[in-house]
Amino acid sequence: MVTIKDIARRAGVSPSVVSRALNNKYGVKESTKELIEAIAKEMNYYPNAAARRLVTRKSGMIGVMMADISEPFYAQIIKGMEYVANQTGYTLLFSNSYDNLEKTDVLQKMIVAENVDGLVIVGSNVQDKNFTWLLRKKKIPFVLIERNLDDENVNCIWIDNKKGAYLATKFLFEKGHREIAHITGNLQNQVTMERLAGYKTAISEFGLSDPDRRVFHGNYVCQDGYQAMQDILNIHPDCTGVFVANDSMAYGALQAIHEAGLVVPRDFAVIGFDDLEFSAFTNPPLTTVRQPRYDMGKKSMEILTRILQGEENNGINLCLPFELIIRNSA
Amino acid sequence: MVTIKDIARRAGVSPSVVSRALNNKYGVKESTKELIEAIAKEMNYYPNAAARRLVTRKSGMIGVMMADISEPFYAQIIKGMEYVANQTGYTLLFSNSYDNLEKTDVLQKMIVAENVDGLVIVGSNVQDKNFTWLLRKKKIPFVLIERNLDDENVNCIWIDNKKGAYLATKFLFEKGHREIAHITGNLQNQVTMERLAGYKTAISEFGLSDPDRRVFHGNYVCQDGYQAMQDILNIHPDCTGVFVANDSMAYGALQAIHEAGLVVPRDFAVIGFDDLEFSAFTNPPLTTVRQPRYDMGKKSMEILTRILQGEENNGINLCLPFELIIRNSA
DNA sequence: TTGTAGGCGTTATCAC
DNA sequence: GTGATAACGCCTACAA
Repeated sequence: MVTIKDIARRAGVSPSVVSRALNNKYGVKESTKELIEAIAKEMNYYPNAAARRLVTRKSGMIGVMMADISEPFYAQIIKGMEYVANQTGYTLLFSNSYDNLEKTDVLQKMIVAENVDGLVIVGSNVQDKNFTWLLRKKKIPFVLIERNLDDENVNCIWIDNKKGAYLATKFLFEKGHREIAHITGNLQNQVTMERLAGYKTAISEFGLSDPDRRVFHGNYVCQDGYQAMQDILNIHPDCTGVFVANDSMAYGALQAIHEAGLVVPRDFAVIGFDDLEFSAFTNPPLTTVRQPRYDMGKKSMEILTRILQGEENNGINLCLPFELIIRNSA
Repeated sequence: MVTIKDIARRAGVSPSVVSRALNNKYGVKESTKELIEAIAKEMNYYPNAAARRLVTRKSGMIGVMMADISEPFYAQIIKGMEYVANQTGYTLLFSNSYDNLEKTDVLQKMIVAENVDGLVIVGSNVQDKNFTWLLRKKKIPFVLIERNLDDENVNCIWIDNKKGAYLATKFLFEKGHREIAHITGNLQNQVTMERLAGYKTAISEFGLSDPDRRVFHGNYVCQDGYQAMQDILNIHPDCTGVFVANDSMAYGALQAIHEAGLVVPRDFAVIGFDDLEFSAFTNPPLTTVRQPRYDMGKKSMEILTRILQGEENNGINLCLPFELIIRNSA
């Protein structure tokens, strides 16, 4: 292992000079600095992260918590975060909460053991007080994605899910549908409840029948959408449209409709939420509400970076715009 | 920050006893051990990872390199790796190579700066000598997924892509198709070439026309499959079936076929490769060659863990079984 | 069974 | 500008 001592020896200086030179600190003669840099490069030197962390008490790592990194929903968010992290030199440390943030101690490990400099938490369903106290106490900046907390001191990035759901439902109404069902996601999630509320508001506003009658539940995966759609078809044969709380479940719904021998959108209209990459390639291509996922990830890291660079952490509440993507499923 | 010194003080012992107790080493009285553990828990102690790494020269981290973590293809592989890592206590450190492993120094950083204990490299297209020398020199165990190197000392996990491609093409032939096209992936990848070889072997064997005539190229994303399929439809109106090198591109191909007013599989048959989660939900559901992705990830970590626990690193060459999943697109 | 001392590689604080 | 020296928190001989 090449250390600053080795470089110091070769350069004929002391280790501290090497450290200063390599960290671009003042007080190193330009010529010696150049020499040191040349030697470091030649010897293929990389500073030992553990040693540096130990003494600086900074890890250069940002923790990222989400339910399950393998959900396609997170892909673009991660890309957005990485884009910024690559520029600023931070390393991303991922951890799955499996919607179980409170019971696991992954958060503790990230904070206390790994000493992350900041944290991004995507779409958790935990109560804020249960996890923010430690972060606050240790003054670790964090930003929540897909949450909108009342607390003004917490950095939140979100979209207006209620409005998005409302507009999706309205879109079906305007297409002439009068019996519109809804497939929800996990009821523990804030976004689920907001989308449900948006759906109900629309149903009520348009004077359609009891808003609770046609609500079915899933947990955001294809199979659940398939199942729920079969139920809808069985229980409410008069239904002609469905607003599904995310695209994955919408895929399942599409399949159930096809299998029932119906044609989308002629016999049944489907509208999703998220606009995953694949949604442009379903048959028919899915009409859906697009979340700016890449931007969500990008902004989260930008906020964090700025705070880490000394800017005050005043709690930014960022509501990003969504977009109704009209394709052919509704 | 709670350190072993704090615990030592509270327990009335020296820090070294605390260290030994918490690491389950021999030579600590049962009663003091229990006391120490109780205090550690009460004080919410977590060992400082940086300090531990510095002295043990082990990071407890496994590096994972892949082209792009946001590709749905990797999701199950990651899940498989995490399953094992969670049990063994290793932390996974992800890094995207963007198919550019040689130019970037992410590998160096992982190895030299972060000091990863082991490495999993998924589907890289680099030449082995360019990156294995450092790993060998530093005696860092690594396993390659989606590669099958001649080198007997390298741990490889792969499937018989050539055979899979051959059987996929054969399946189309047996369904009566005689003009069968192929959409390849990135030609830099080993798997791409193997699948192409399998396709060509089949075409030749069945005495069909010049195997090169109906080969079109993409780069493993939906849009490329869409584009290539449009070309096929234009250039080879006599074609009635296509073997696509991965499912993502197959989704795009399906769409192009639909848009051309053709019905799958009646007018045109499509067979993919991978069996992504979504593939059961396309319209019609996609016939494809399933890779045991979860297993690939799981096995890779198991191999690594065993080596890290002292087992000899003799180069395991693991060829996992694939499976033809027959749905309705062919 | 427990304690002492030294060191892992780096940065920071002083002197020089 | 440069160079000793002392941390950072932990582990591990070796001594007691």
